[in-house]
Amino acid sequence: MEDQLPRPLSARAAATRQRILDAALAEFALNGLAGARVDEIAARSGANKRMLYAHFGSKEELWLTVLERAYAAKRAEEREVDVDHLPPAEAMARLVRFNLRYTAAHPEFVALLNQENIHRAAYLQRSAEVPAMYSPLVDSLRDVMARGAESGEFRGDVDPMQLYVTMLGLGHFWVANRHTLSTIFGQDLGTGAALEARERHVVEVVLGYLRP
Amino acid sequence: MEDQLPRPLSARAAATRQRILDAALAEFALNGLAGARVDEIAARSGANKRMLYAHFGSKEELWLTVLERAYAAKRAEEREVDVDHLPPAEAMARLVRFNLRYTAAHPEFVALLNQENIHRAAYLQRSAEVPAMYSPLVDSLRDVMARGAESGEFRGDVDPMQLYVTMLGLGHFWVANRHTLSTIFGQDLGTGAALEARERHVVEVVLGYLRP
Amino acid sequence: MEDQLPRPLSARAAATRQRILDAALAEFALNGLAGARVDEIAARSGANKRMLYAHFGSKEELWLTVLERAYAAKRAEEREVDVDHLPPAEAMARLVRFNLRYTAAHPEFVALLNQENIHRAAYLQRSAEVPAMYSPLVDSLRDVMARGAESGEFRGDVDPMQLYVTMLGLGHFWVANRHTLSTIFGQDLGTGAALEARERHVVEVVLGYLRP
Amino acid sequence: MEDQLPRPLSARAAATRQRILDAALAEFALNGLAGARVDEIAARSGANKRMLYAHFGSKEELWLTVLERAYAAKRAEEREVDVDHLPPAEAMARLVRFNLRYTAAHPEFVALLNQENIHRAAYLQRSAEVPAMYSPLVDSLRDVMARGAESGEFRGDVDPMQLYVTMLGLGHFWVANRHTLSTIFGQDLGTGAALEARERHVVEVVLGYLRP
DNA sequence: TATGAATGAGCCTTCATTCAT
DNA sequence: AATGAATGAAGGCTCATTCAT
Repeated sequence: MEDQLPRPLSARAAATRQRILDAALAEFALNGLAGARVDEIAARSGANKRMLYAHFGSKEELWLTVLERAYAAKRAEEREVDVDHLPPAEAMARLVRFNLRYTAAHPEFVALLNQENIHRAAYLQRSAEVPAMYSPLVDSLRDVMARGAESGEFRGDVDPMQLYVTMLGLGHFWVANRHTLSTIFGQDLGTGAALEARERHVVEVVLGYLRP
Repeated sequence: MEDQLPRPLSARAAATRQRILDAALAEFALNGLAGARVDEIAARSGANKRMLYAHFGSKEELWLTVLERAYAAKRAEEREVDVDHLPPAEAMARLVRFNLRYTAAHPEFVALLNQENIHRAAYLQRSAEVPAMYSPLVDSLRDVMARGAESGEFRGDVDPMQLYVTMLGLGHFWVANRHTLSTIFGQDLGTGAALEARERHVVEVVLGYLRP
Repeated sequence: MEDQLPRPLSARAAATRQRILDAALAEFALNGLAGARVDEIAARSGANKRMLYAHFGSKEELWLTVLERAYAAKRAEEREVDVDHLPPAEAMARLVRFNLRYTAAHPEFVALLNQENIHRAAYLQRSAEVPAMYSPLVDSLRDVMARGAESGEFRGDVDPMQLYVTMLGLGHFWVANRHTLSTIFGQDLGTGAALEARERHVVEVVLGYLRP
Repeated sequence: MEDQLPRPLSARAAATRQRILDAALAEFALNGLAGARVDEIAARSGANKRMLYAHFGSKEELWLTVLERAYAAKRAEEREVDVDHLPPAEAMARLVRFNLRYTAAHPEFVALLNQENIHRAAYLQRSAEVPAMYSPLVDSLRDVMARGAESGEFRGDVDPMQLYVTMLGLGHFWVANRHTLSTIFGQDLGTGAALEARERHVVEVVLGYLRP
C-alpha cells in the first residue's frame, strides 16, 4: 500500500522525458527492440544518453514504458468512442471503422505489438499496468451485440471476444503486413484509396457475418 | 548475361547447408533479425561460422534465404489444397481452415513475416523469387467465389484480394499476437481448444459474410 | 605569499562537510578509490554532489582529505598513549597492543593505506601535511628501547625504525589480509577470540625478540 | 565427477592466453581491479578485447584467474624450499628469508592480495582452487618448530599458524606499504640496501623470539 | 570442406563533473 | 548554501565477419 510515489518531475525534466519517449517510439517502431540504437534515440530526442538512463534505467525499461504508453494512448482514444446511442448496425460499423483507422494511423503501435510478440510478451507481463490494457471496446462490443441480437438485427451465437479479435485482425494484419503484401501483389497498400477500399470491405465482412 | 550457375553441392555440403537453414529459421523466429546471433545459429546447426559464411555470405543473405524458403514451403502446401471438386461453401471453408491451421502450426513463419515488415520488406524486394511468392490460393479463391456467385450461394460483390487478406488476417493476427492477447485477456490462446474455437469462428465469419 | 585563507565555514556547512567526509571514508574503504562512486558518497552523506564538489573540488581531492584525516585520527590517539612512566617491558607491550587494537578497530584505515600504496603514495606526496604524519610512536619506541637497553632488560642492537615497522606489520598484515587468510585457513579471523590470540602472540614476539 | 575438461588449447591460443594473463597481472597490480582497464590489458597483451573475453568471460573472471595463478606461482616456489635437512635455526632463517625475498621480488602479488582483501576475498571464495592455496610452508614451519623445541633450541609454546602469519607480515607490510612509509620517513625503502637491512632485522626478530 | 583463433567497430551502460535555478 | 538536471568521455562487453591452417 505504500507505492513509492516518484516525486513529481519538474516541467523541464518532464519535457526531456517526453522527448525521449517520442524518439524511442519512433526508433523502436522502425527497428524493433534489438535493432533500435540507444545512441539514435538520445540523438533524436535532443537529450543525451545519460538522461535516458536517468529516466528509464535501461533500454528494456524504456521499451516497456513506450509499449505501455502506446497501449494507454489507444485505450484513451477508445474511451472516446461512444456507440451507446447508436442503432446496433451503425454502432458496430463505427467500432470496426475506428479500429481500422486507428491501426492505419498508428503503424508504430502495430510494429510495437509485433515486436513484443516476438519476445513472447515478456515485457508486457512484467508491467504493472496490464489490467489497464483491457480494451473498453470488448464491453462495448458485448453490449452492441446484445442489443442487436435482441432486436433481431444480429445473429445471437457470437462470442464477443472472438469478434473483438477478428475486428482487430482485419485491420492489423493489413497494416502490419502491408510491405510484404504490397511487394507480392505489386501494388501499394499504403494509399488513401487502398485504405478506403479496405474500410468498406471490413465493415461489410463484419456486418455481413452478423446478419441473423 | 552469364549468371554463374552455382556448381551443384556435394551431398555433405547440402546437408550442412540445410542444417544451417533450419537453425537459422529457429533463431530468427525466436529473436528477429537484429536479435538473432550468428554464433547461436552456427552452434545450433552443428556447423561453424565459417561454413555459414561460405554458404550464405552474410547474416542478411541468410535471412533472405530463410524467408524465401518459408514462403516456398507454404506455397508448396497450398498447392496441395485442391478445392476444385468441392461445392463452393465447403471449398471456402476448407481454404479458411487450411490457412488458420497452417498459420497456427507455423508461428515461425508469422514471426518472419512480422520481422520482414519491420524492415519494410526490404529483403523480400531484393529477392529474385518474388513472383513465386504469389499465392495460388488467390486464384483458387477467385474461382470458388465465381462458382458460388453463379450458383447463388455467395454474394457477388466481393473483391477476392480483399477476401484473401481477410482470410489470412483472421488467423495471422490471432497467432502473431497470441502472447499479448493471452496476457491481456488472462487466458492461454495457445491450447488446442482455443484453436478449435477460433477455427469455428473464422469459418463462420467468412461463410456468414458470403451469404448473398 | 598570500595564501588565501579559506573563510571559516558556517556551522551548517561544516556539518555537511563532515557528513561527506564520513560517507567518503566508508565508501573508499569499501571499494577503493577507483571503485568508489561519487554518487554513492553523496547519497550516503545526505548531501548532494554539487556540495561535494563545492567542498572538495574533485574525487581525488576528497580522497586525499579522507586519507589525511585518517592519519590525523590515528596520530591523535597515539598522542594519548603515554608510556614514559612505565617500565620498559610494560611500555613496549602497551605500544604493541595499542597498535594491534587500533588496527583491528579501524580496518578502514588499513584499507585506505593499501589503496594509497597501490597508487604509490601519489596523493600522500601531494599532501602539505606529510610531516604531521610522522608517528610520535617512533620516538616513544626509541625512548623505551633506550631505557630497556640501559637497564639490561632489552638487547641493544635494535633499529627503532625497523622495530616500528615490525610492530605495525604484525597487526596490519593480519587485519589487512584477514579475508584471504580466513578463506585459506578456513577459519574466521574476525572474532574477538582470534584478536586476543593474536594480541598475545604479537606481544610475545616483540618482547621475546627484545630479550638481551 | 564429470568436470567438463576444457579442450586443450592450441599452442597459439595458449600463447595468447598467457600474454593476456601477463598483461592483466601488470595492469591489475598497477591499478587494482576497479582501476584496471580492459582496453589497456588487451593492448599490452598484443591481443584484442574480444580474445580476452573469449578466454576469460569477464574482467572479474580474469581477475580471479590472475589471482589463482599468483598464488600458484608462490606455492610452486615454496615447494622448492627444502629445509628438512637443516638444523632448526638455519631452517627457520631460511624460511623467513625466502618469504621476505619473494615478497620483495613480487610486489604485484602483494598488490593483488591487498585488492582482493578490499573485496573481502569475494573472488577467492569463488575459486575452486582454494585448498591448493594452503601453503606448504605452514607444515614446514610446524616441523621445524617441533625439531627446534625437541632439541631445546626453540621455545615450545608457539602456535605455528600465528608464526606463519607473523613471518608473512614482517615482509608483506614492509613491501605493501613501502610507498607511504618512504614518504613519511623521507627515505626510499625500495633500495637493495634497505632490503638487506630489513632481512637482517626480520631474521633476528624471529630467531630472537624463538629462543627458549 | 572444415575449423579455431582473431579482429575492429560498435553497443549498452556508467562515471565524474558542471550548469541553471 | 543547496539542488535537480544535464553532459561528454569512457568503460565493459558483444557482434558480424575474416584469417590461417
